[in-house]
Amino acid sequence: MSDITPKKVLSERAQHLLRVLVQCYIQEGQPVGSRMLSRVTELELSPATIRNVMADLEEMGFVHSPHTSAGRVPTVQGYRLFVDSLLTVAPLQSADVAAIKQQLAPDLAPQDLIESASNMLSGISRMAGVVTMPRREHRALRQVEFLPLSDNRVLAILVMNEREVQNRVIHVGRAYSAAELQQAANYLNSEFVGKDIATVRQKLLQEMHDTRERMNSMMQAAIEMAEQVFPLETDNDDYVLAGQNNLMDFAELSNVDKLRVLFQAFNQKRDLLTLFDQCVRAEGVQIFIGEESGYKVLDECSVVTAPYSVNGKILGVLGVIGPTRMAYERVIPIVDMTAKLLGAALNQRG
Amino acid sequence: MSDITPKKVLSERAQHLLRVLVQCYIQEGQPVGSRMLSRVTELELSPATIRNVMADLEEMGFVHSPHTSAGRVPTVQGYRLFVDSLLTVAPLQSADVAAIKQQLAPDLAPQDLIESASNMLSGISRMAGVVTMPRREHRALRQVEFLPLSDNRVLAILVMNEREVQNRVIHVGRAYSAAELQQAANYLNSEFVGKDIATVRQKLLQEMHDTRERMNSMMQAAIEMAEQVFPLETDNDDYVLAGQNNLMDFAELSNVDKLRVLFQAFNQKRDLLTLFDQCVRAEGVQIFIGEESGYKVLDECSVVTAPYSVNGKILGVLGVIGPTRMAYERVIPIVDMTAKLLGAALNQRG
DNA sequence: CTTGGCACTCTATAATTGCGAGTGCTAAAT
DNA sequence: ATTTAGCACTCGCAATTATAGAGTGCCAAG
Repeated sequence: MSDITPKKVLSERAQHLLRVLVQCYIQEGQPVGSRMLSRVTELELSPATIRNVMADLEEMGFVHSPHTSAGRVPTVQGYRLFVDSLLTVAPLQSADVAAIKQQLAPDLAPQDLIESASNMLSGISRMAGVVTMPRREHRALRQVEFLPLSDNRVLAILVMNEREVQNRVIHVGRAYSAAELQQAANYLNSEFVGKDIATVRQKLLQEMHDTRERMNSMMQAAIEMAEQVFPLETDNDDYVLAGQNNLMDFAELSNVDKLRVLFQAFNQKRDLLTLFDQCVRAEGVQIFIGEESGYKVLDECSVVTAPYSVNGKILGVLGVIGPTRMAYERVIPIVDMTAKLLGAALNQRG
Repeated sequence: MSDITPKKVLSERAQHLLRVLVQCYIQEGQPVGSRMLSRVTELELSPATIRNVMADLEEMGFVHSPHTSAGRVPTVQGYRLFVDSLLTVAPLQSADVAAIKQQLAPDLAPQDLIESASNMLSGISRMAGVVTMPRREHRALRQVEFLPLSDNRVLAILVMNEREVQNRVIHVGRAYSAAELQQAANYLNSEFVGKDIATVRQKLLQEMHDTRERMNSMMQAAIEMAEQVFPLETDNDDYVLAGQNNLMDFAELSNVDKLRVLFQAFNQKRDLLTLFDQCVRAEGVQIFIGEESGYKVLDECSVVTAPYSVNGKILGVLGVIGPTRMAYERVIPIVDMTAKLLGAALNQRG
């Protein structure tokens, strides 16, 4: 009643105790009592004193008692303070760095690199690893190839950048001979190799409008097919998830109903993708604790993400999903390092 | 004591009751008592009479009481008799057939077809769907293409059969120019197009031995690269799993520990693959009930499989995994039909 | 400001009870 | 010879109660 505004600033001691409490809780998974805290911390304080501090912390919203006679558990706000200012990030085990580096061998195909990265994340953190598929904005056309199939269908093969090969079956208006297709491919190759895919498409449409009448059959063929081949600009919004099974080992998720909704969200992909997309802009490691993510399915989870990039261009995001009670100091460097190494591996082209 | 061998043959009535019991249990998931059975079945029998029959069935090992005062539950042997001779297979909903057909559009890439099939299986059956990757024994070489990369690396593109494209980065002894690579590809294409991959590899090795000295540099290049490109004969033992989450909805598996081991087995893949491999030889639908599969993780599951084939050649196996208590009469035609339609979709090539 | 003491609260675990469902057996009925 | 009604019995499940233990808040003394 006397002072209306409670002190906003945490004493040194309160911070220290909060840190120890969070660490304790992360390790044990059970509410931390005052006695435990007085034993663990180096400050020689009696449980009673600690109880007073805990009462303050609770009033300020950093910890919470599940019930009268349980210890304290960090709230989201408590975790937040912890990761923002109380955390001492553990340096990554050099063995782990070596393992990641080895798994991300630079001459794997991009797809394989993504999968490896996801596996590494989940393997080392023992939680779920996620890597979004890299954005492919700047794909330089390297080569086009057409092969005739039956029934007016053509197999188109596109090589982009280095190592990236895509192929698709397209339907065309009439049957083309192998020679015709060869010509068409030659035309496209000579005109557009080295150009960005988006540019290619744009130029082709332009060309169609400009020269519709004067087109020879070869060019007609080329354009008919190119039109079908190049629209694959659709942002392939997708990610590779690994180790979702690891999440079954955590007591706070060991309940089929919670698991079900969580796993279904993983399958749905939509929510997770929008969450990860938000991290594209962030500079480094970003952390969503519990409800902070904004998705109820992740209420009891935390997500640690980092964007990965090549030559300064951010291509995607990767991260780890686990229970709120995760070893942030261990996970943060794992995510950070994996992002860097994945970027490096993707870069080694040419 | 009087007759040492109990009657081995089930009376008509006993069979009928067993059938109804299994159907009841599959629907309700709870032990079926004599009263329920007397109400459900059309035979006008009192519970007491039915109890006598149940005692017989139990003695013969077809049903089992979880405890003194519960109803009866089918044993594996009971399910076996049920699926072997008591079952009346429900014809597939024509809507479902249409849905499958539509999803398995014949000009999807094989990989996409496999994934679609797995999704259909899990979606329609509301259990987990599995499709093993097709065997690729008879892959006829269609075209080879080489593109130079930096650092003595070459991107090799292989087109096989129709629509199947593979690519890999290979390391070569020295840098080759684009023209050299073109020549090498031309040579391989002219010599080997239409040949089986295994044959190609064999002939190449032969060639190497026979003409080592007389080889010109072009052929040397061709062979150096082909050697690395063609060994990819490794049986790609793998499968596509879909809808494992569906299994969380079944009460008998709603227990995190059981789910964990099951899901881990799905990830491991090894056991499931050997199980599915056994089904390659079977003519049509094959069913493993509970322990019959021989893998303890599947003790509480049944697996319904069918091989899928193109032109009489069996390429792989697909199936559904669910709790022992599954609606076999519904699942069997689903698996059967999907196998047929997948085969058909894979066939439509050329 | 810190601390020991103490009454109090609340959960988790175990023990107790009662209920209901279903059985097996026996003796009567068809 | 089969079917049926009756009845005692068994067992699991759910609700209830008892118990122990952990941890708190508060107060008064250091």
